[in-house]
Amino acid sequence: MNIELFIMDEKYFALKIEQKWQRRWAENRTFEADADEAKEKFYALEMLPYPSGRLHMGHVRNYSIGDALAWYKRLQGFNVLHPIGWDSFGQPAEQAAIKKGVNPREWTEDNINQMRAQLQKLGFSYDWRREIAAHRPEYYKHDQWFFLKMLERGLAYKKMTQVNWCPKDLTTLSNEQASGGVCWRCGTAVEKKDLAQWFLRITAYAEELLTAMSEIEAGWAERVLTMQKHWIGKSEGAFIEFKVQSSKFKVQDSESPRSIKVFTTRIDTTYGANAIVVAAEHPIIEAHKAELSKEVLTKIEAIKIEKAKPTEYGEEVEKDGIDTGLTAINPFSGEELPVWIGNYVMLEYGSGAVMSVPAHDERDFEFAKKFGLPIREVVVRSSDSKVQSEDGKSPIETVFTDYGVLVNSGEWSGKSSEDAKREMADFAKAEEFGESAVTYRLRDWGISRQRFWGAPIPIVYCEKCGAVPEKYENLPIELPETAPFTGIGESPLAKVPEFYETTCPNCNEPAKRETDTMDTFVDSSWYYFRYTDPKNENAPFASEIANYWLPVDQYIGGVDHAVMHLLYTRFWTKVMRDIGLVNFDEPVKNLLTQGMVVGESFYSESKASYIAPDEVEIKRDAKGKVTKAVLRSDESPIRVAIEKMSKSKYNGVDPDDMIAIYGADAARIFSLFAAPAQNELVWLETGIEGAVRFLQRVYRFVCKWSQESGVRSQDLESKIEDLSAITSDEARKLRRKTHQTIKRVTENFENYQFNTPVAALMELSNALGDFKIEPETATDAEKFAVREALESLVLMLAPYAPHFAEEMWEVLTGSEKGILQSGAAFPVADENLAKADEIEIPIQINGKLRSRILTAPETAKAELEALALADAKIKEYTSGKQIVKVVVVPNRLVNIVVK
RNA sequence: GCUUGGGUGGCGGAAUAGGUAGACGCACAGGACUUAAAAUCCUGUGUCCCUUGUGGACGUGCGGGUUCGAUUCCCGCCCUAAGCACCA
Repeated sequence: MNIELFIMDEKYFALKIEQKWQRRWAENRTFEADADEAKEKFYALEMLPYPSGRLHMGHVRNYSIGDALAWYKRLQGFNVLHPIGWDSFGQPAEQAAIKKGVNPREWTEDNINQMRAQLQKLGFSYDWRREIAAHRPEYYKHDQWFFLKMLERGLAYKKMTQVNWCPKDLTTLSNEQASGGVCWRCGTAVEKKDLAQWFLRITAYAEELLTAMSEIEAGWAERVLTMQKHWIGKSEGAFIEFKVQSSKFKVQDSESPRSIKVFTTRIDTTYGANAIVVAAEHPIIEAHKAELSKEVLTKIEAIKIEKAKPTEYGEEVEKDGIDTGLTAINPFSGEELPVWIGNYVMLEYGSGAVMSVPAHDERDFEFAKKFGLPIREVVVRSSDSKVQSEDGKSPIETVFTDYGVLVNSGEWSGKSSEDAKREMADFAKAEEFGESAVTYRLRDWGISRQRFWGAPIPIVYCEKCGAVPEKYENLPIELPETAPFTGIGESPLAKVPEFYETTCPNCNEPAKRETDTMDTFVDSSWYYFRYTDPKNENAPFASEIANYWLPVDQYIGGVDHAVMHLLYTRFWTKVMRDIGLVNFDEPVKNLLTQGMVVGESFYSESKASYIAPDEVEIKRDAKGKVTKAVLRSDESPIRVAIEKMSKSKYNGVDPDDMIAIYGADAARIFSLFAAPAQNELVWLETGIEGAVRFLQRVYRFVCKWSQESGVRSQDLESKIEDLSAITSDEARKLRRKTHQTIKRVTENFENYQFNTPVAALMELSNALGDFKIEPETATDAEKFAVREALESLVLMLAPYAPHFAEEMWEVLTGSEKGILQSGAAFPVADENLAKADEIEIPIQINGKLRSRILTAPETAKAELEALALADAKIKEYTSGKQIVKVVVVPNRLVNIVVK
């Protein structure tokens, strides 16, 4: 191809270039990748979007990071899998159906079409053949398959329980989705509701979810693992059984009395127990209901009602409870203790019962104070082993929760807490009234949703056979076209007889289907496995293909999924491993949690509302420092804040607008350059303008040098007899900068730093600007240096501004096929060329910078010292002083210590 | 309260196996070009001081410490963000 035929525009027109390359990429199938054992793979994955209708800047940022990495790895020669899909089941579709009467399926498909077009306009390098959508039967068929597999393995079960209920979204929530006591989607405080629902036994993997963290801790953000650790909440302690007696029977009675099992992490404080406190829902209450007074029963009901109510975040609930009249025997001391109901004891954790040791536990202390229960100290700090209360009964004022030395504890007195814990647990085990135990905070994952827009749970209820799993060959159990959407929180499918009326897979008698659907987090637990084999009809995916591509090499997404999606998908992977589908434990090797995209908002106190940016005037002083902001119309003050983007605050930015005004490439560069990926990103219009300026500068350099000398650098190189004979200082300087830049950019990419390479590339472009030779007068050596700089710059820009890079590459090389298919690779730094031939060595006196000298790199220590001491300025400082010591760090500095 | 991050110019941020603090960008100021504006290009920009210099002092949240040398390591605080929160 002849360069002269290619007419380059005078100016950089982003849209034109972007459309051209998006078309060529599609035609050339540039980003399609297939499993190939001969090639080293790289799986770059970004969290799939919910098809809400519009992309937001958070998506742009997320996918720009992933795309940069995918491009970089392709240029490094990796076989790169970079797919995208749609998390298309979920509430907004159903909400649209309720409010606007639209069909959720149509609404979803329309949104997908719109958003796919937006992604394509941004030019992300996805393998579109692999696109998946959770709401399509060919996908959710396998959700159902997994459910049946889990049922077979005892990992799925149904039970009646108190579930988290969001009164606004009218749906149940898993514990993870109700974390912090609020709905993950809308932030409403959650209530409790009695409901029968299906659970997945994630607790079976609690221990492994903790231990396997060692496999990924190098590549995951520490805080995510910390949050998961905290969520799983492993706690080591012991169970102790307290035999229960009442006025009607005693422990000695022949008929064996019931007992209460208590979980404690401090078995060493057992002698300090003043009561057993159980949750209001504890089975012992039901068992002894007949013996309880009316007052007690009333209190229990009151506590249950209080518990079901939503609590404000951070709200302290006052301790409440009542003495049941039952008593229990402390198996260590033989002491008879009252059994209380306490509102602070949770049925779901441990065994739903605690022994109250007020002297050594804050909550028990508070409870004892309120109800005047005795407080007895049984552990003291080893230094002052004196017992504060002689009779062991007078109330003490402070709670001592640390380990110490036991007192008032029978034969265990005098032992350390550590020894006592171990020995008392052993004793309990030997005497068969207790044993060491581990409990977890993690609960099973409730997946039943009383919703239409989700995967139906493949269960049939038969009067004769009970809950019967659907047969595999009947999958998928398809959703009907539509259902009556009332929005009152009942399963819409329960009103569609064509759906629920069926026959029992077991006995063929008429039966009813389960009408709840699955939590959408089921879909997202394994979607990126499906990408590897997206058309497979018989299985979720073929193992050998998944085992080639997975685990994911780099996963990128928001930190908000730290204990939801990211915990579920780790669980799912372990189940898939146990089923024999995959051969690894952890699905994601490296996780990058990107920060939020935020915008500047303007709030007017006088108008008590947010103001659009164009109505605001920013006042600055001579140094550019913002002094204040005022409303243009009446000069009234405006409060400026950086907040999450939202329409009501007028601080949102629409990706389409950005593309239309500045181009996709500029938007992508800015989103990567403005802040490290983990940080919050403040979207500033002036910042993206800077990105455009940068691209325009590079465009002009390419334009200037390509028209005068349209020859490939390789051809030029062959003309230069001996590269070392390049005598031009300018050429040598530029080549040095080029190779230094390549080195820096490569190192930064390998460390997953995306902002600093842009700075390096800008420096290289500035070096080109400083290059004083014009194309007309340049020697071959100088032309070569420029060509090398431009080609390197363009290739290194490809991860950030792929359309732009492709266009420049075509101008420079004449290749119409595009960078990847022309076989271009990421440039490799030549260490020798990157080396400076003269470096500046700072000279310090007593650690303070006083002078600098220029010297050849690798100058010997002794010579550096001599040069430093000979320096005129240094002489001034050292004259009349005693030189105590001279520290010389070759290539770095010289420090002279004087007295 | 507990856990984990983070505090560097007017702003976003560079730089840590301890070695010239402030790269790059934004903003701002001055200049060139222009009838003018935009665009572009050039120059300057941490704070303070003076005798205006290849000048000095100070400076990476605060107070100590280690070191020839600390943004980086250690100890103790302060502030801030996120997560969890009666978990026995």
